[in-house]
Amino acid sequence: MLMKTIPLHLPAEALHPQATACLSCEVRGNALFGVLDEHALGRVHAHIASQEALGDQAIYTAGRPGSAVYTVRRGIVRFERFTEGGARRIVRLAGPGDLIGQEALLGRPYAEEAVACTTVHLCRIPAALVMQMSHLEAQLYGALLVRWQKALEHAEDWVTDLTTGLARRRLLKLLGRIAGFEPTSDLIWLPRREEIGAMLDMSMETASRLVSGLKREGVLELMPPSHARMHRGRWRQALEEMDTY
Amino acid sequence: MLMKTIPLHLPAEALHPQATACLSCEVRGNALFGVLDEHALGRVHAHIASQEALGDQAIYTAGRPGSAVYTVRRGIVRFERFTEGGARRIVRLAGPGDLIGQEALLGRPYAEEAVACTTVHLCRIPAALVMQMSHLEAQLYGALLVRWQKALEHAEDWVTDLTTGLARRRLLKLLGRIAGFEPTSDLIWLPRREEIGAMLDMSMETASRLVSGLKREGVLELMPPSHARMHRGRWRQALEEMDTY
DNA sequence: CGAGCCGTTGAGGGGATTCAAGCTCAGTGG
DNA sequence: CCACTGAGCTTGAATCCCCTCAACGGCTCG
Repeated sequence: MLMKTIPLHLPAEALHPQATACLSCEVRGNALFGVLDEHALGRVHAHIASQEALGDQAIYTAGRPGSAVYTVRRGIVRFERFTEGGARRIVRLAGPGDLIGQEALLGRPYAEEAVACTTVHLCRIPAALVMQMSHLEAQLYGALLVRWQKALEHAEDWVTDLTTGLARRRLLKLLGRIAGFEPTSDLIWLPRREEIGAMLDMSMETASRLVSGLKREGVLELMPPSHARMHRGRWRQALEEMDTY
Repeated sequence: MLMKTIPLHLPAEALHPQATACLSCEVRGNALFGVLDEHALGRVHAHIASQEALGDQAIYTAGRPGSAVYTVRRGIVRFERFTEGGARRIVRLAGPGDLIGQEALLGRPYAEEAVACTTVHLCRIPAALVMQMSHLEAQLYGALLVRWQKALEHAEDWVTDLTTGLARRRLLKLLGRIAGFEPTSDLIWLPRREEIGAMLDMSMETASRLVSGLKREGVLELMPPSHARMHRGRWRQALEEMDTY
């Protein structure tokens, strides 16, 4: 494969369009290719496509042979699976800086469906590119392992936090997790009631009742569609009250 | 580091003690070092310690800086976490062929506590050994990635199967999973009721009622302590009855 | 304006929890 | 030998959390 190396100190106008995007990336520090130096980065950005997905749009679907991994730059992505009874279950969320679809690097089909929750900005990275880089850059392999372990710990955190105890506690935990994706603002993405149900294994009516309750208590201020303002102080207090019992 | 290379075609008596163990390993085909050829294997086995853990004995504890990963050769291992309320939650099981404690390869402390459920046979593999081998054997890196992805999928399967729906369905799913560790026999490990509770987020009384129910229906025949004979046909039938509703 | 989706709220029922008592069984010591 | 003990398990009764079924309101869109 032949590609032109572009010195990164040239003025922005002279850069490959994607190079500009990579340099100003919101998550460059903790993205997969963040471990690469500028020289190495110069060789890859032409192959990385910036792409966008609107809410409820699938990024990839379960079972499809994967040819790329994605870095989430902005927004929230959910992973969906189905029980044998046909019930939808959301098993994990991913946010800015997370790497999704790693199965593709092993030549495996995607294990679940990845769907955008909010508008999502992604970098599509061809699996072949990563695998060929890996032979050259030992650091990249290390970064991959770190990301895989992070995904694993997220999955286990999900079990401890979001499937344990009373419905109200699980909802509060979920809100904390979503708010963590938006640390600077208190305007958060609020899933549809049916989605909350799929994440926390409760009916959408229960989700609705609990959300309404939090609204009455001043923890949430609903801002339809799919958004809310969260009072972090009251949120923390509500959670502590649950955990003491 | 200096070590003697031992030709693997020598009679067993002349081999390094651990070499004999490695060659006759029950899970060599799908263990981490299974990707290595005999020559490479000859260089490592002296550093791998075979070890054994009895039921309820910790293999490693959460937060401890990890210096080794382990391959499970025999038995079942559980991973334990605690919710902020202090409730114990078992978040995953590992069985023969599984690699546990991968965090150690990243220089991270263990993320949770690993405890033997049954008597467990392990290979303790120093993290430093894997990391130094990795530079030499590209295949080993690939095998590592596969294992990490497998652990991730296990964790997500756990959410879809074991935290969804009625308590009876979750218990049946758990039994299927445990029976999967012992494909050739119908004598399975049956956790204590309190442990079942920690895996499926139910009280130990509920677990007891359900187990008793399955006993009455002839799905299980209890063989204390901590064992049972499972009638796989009736198990499958019971599960299908749940999933149709 | 009617259709359809999402969300809310109520009523009734059922599954799971909690509290509690009694059981089995291995181990201990009189 | 047998009472005593304690851990694990079982079972019952009352309570409660959550589900299901249902009706209704707000909103967008054809």
